[in-house]
Amino acid sequence: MRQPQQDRSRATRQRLLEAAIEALAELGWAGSTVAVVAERAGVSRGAAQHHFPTREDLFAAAVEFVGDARRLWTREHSIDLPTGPERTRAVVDLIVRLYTGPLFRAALHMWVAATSDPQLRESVVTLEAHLGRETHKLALELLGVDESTPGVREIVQATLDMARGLGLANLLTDDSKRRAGIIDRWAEILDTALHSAVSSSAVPNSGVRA
Amino acid sequence: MRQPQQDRSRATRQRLLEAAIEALAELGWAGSTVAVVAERAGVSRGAAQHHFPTREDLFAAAVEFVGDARRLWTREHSIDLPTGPERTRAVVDLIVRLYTGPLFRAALHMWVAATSDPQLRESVVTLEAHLGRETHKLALELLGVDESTPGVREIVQATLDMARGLGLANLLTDDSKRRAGIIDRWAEILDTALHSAVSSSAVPNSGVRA
DNA sequence: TAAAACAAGCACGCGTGCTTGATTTTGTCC
DNA sequence: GGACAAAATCAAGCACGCGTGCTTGTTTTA
Repeated sequence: MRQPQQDRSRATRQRLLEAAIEALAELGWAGSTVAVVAERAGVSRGAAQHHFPTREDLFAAAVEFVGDARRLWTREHSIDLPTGPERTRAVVDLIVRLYTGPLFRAALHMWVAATSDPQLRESVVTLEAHLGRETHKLALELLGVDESTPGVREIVQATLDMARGLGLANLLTDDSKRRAGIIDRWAEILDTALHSAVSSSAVPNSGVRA
Repeated sequence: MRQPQQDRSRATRQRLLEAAIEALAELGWAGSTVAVVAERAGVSRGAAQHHFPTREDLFAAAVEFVGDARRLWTREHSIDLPTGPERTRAVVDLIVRLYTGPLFRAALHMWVAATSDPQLRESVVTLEAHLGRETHKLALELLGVDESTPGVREIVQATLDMARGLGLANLLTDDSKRRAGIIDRWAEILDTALHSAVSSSAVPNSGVRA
C-alpha cells in the first residue's frame, strides 16, 4: 500500500503532536523529551527531528495543536445540554470537565514550563488568552446571559478560574467526589446571582431558561 | 566573629531553603538546580550537598519549609481585618493573595513537578491537604460561619479553588486588574450566599459581622 | 587533634542539536 | 512500463554541555 508523501508526512506529524500531548499529560514537561515523544509516535528520533528540528519547534506546534483540540472538545460537548432547571449545572459541569481533562492537563504543564521559557511563554500566553475569551463567550451563550448586566462578566470569569483551580487540584489526586459537590453548589449560586443580576437590571428573561 | 557550628549549620541550611524557594518561584522546577540554589544561598555546591545530599532531599525539605512559610504568612495577614461590611471582601482578598504570592508560586512549581516524581508527590500531596484544611478552617472562622450550615463547606472550598485558579492565571501575566473585579464580585456573592444560608437554617448571626 | 562544615573536582548518564546514512516516493526519460 | 536520479522521509550515530551523585581536599570550630 503506497502512501503519498504528503499524507505520510502529515500522518507522522500528527502522530508526533498527539504523542507530545499524551506525554505531557502523563509525564510532565521534563519527561516529554524528543526521544520519548518519538517513541510514543512510533518513529525514530531522526524522523521526529526532520519534522520538528528542535524541541522548541515541537512544543510550539503542540501548543497550537492542543488549542485546536480543546476548541473541538468544547464544541462537541456543548451540544444537547439540558434546557430546563438543570442547565446551569450542566454548563458548569462542562466547563469544569474542560479544565480537568487530559487536554488541559497537557496545556497546564506547558503553562507552568512557560514561566521560564520565553518562546513557549509567548505562544502559551496568546493561546490561553484566546481560549479564555472563547470559553467565556461560550459560557455566556450557554447560560443565556450577557455582559451588559453588571457583575455577569466577573462571575463568569470566576467560574473559569474556579474550574482552573479544580484542574490543578485534579493533577495529583482524584478529586472528583469533592468536585461534584462544588459544581452543585456553584450552579446554585450562579442561578441565584444571575437571576438577581437580571432582575436588578430589568432585562427580560432570555427565554433559554424557560 | 566566631559563629558556633550549630548556628552556622542552621544558618546555611536556612539560606539554602530560602534560596530553593526563591529559585522555584523565579526559575521554575527545571531551573532550580542544586548549583543555582547553592549560588543563590552564597555557598558552594559541596556545602549544599553536605546538608542535603541529594536534590531530592533538598526539595523534600523545601516542601516543608514553604508550608511553614505559608502558614506564617497566613497567620500574620489574618490579623486586623475589617469587622464591618468590608470583612467578606477582606477575607476573600486575603485568600487570593495567599494563592497569588511568591510562596504559592514556588509551591505550584513543586505541585506540577510532583506529577512525575513519586517522592515529591507524596510530600506535596500531604502538605497541600493539610494546608487546604487549615486555610478552609481559617476562612470559616474569619467569615464567622460554620459547616453545619448546608452548602457552606462547598462554597468555601470553591473559594479556595477559585483562588488557586487565580494563582495559576498570575503565573504568566500580571492579572491583578482582572482579579480585583473578581474579588469584589465574589465577595458580594459570598455575602448573599452566606446570608441566605444562615437565614434558611435559622442559625443566629455569629456577631462577627455586626 | 578530631569532627563538622564547607569547597573543588571527577565520572557518568542524559538530552540536545547536528551529521551521516538508508529507504521510500516522485518525476523524467526512453 | 521500466530504469534512473532527485527529493522527501525516516533512521542511526556523534559531540557536546549540563546536572547529578560522589570523592577528595580545605577551613573552621570544639
